[in-house]
Amino acid sequence: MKPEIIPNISVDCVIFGFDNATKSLNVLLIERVLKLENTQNAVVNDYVLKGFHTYENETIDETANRVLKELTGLDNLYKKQFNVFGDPNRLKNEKDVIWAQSEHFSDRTITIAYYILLPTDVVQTKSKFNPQWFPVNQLPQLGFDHKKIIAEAYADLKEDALSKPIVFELLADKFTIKDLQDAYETILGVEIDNRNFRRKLITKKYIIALDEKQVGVSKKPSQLYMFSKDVYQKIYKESYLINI
Amino acid sequence: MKPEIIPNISVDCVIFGFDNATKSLNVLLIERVLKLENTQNAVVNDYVLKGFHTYENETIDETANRVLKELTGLDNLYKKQFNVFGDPNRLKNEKDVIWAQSEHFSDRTITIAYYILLPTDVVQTKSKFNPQWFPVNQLPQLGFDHKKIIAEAYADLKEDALSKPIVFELLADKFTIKDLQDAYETILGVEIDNRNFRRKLITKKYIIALDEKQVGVSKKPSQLYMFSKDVYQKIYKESYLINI
DNA sequence: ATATAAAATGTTATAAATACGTTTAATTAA
DNA sequence: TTAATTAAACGTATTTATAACATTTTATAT
Repeated sequence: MKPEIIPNISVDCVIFGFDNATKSLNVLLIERVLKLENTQNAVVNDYVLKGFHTYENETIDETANRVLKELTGLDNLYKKQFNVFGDPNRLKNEKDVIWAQSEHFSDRTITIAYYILLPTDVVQTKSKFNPQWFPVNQLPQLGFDHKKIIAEAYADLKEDALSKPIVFELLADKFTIKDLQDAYETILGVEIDNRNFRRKLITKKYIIALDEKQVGVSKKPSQLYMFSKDVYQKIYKESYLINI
Repeated sequence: MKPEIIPNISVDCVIFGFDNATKSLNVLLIERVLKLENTQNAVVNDYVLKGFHTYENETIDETANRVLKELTGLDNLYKKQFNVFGDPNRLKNEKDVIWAQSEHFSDRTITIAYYILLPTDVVQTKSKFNPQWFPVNQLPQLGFDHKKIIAEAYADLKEDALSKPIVFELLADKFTIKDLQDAYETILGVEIDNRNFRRKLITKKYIIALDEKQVGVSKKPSQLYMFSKDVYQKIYKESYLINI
């Protein structure tokens, strides 16, 4: 017996992917298209975040995991529940009402929003949902209040990136210091001195040099590193350094 | 016409109050008592956070503001929405089910949890809800999953206190540097060198010395300061200092 | 006038951040 | 084989911040 959905509670996932080749921070969106029965004209045709309503027997985190698995095939992704969107009018514009009716959920749905971090190339974009990557600064027309949700997710990501080791989640397991710096520069929108950045990062005990270098590059290949979450958690002393 | 409540969505408020006289970080709780009709024996008798279900026409923030106004008579309190509690079994123990039935809400309610910061003495504890302060480390028997909610709120407060100017919310408008240090020490559970703390804080431009000293003390009265949110926001340059 | 007690201040050593140019090493072209 | 190319990798001096520690100041009470 299939579990029932809770018609007024959903989860939406802002999936951030970092494309290391183009140095672009992207968001994964799916198309929302609704055509009338007798015509080919789409009454709704835009993009939205992947989301779904919570089932009666699920926690909110489980809903998020289910949605992510469905879209990407992946488990154990880094995710953060960063805000709740519960404005009574958030789904009250015409297209959203039509959509809610066609999908049988309440247009007084509150959504619990997560953001997810991964490297773009781990996602199979040939899934049945036909997801597409868009640079976070060049988004298409978005349905519901998803423009706002993405903006808030990005603001939260910028803030967290400064104090938590989450940028590693956007890179492959093996990365160069340059890759890491590029990721920071793209996310924060700033330039960083490469000498100071390098010195600072390679002295961290949880950033570990591998016995391996880049292959297939036409110039001096660079050293590969990995991030050790274990080491990080061990040496993470709560420093109690007040920094206001 | 009274607005309808949404029976499965609520807000709970962890109200933190700092008692400057006893140097104690407290949580404001209300009693939850349910007596059977024919007897004086209470079937439910414990403490809970103040909360309430969301109305159809409210945002989540408005629900929180309404709940806070109702309990404390106050507006414009510092509040942060820090997590959502949506485990399907979170209200499924016997007492909670009885309570949910008596109050006509769903025992599959998800709650959006906020914490609030204020000095204890701004709250009139003689309100009809008879709220009581308990030290955060000596809480009474708690209903629902409120023990867990408070623990997570406190963890989040500790973290935010290190990087955001929120400790001021726990003090009166005029405070001494000693008051500020005491608040930090209590919240973080650490001792801080007063010479270094004082130097660091009084050099901040948003901590402003007033033309005023403590009165009614039997020893050298100390200088009073205020926190200027305006100045803070003006000089708050996003420093982009990576600190992982 | 003196005692009291908390408020307020100072110095030195170490560590971290910033601002800069130069050297190194692997690949590719001559 | 040698030289040119180009990104990777490294160094130093200056400034700023933190950490560790003891003494002086000042309003009130005696």
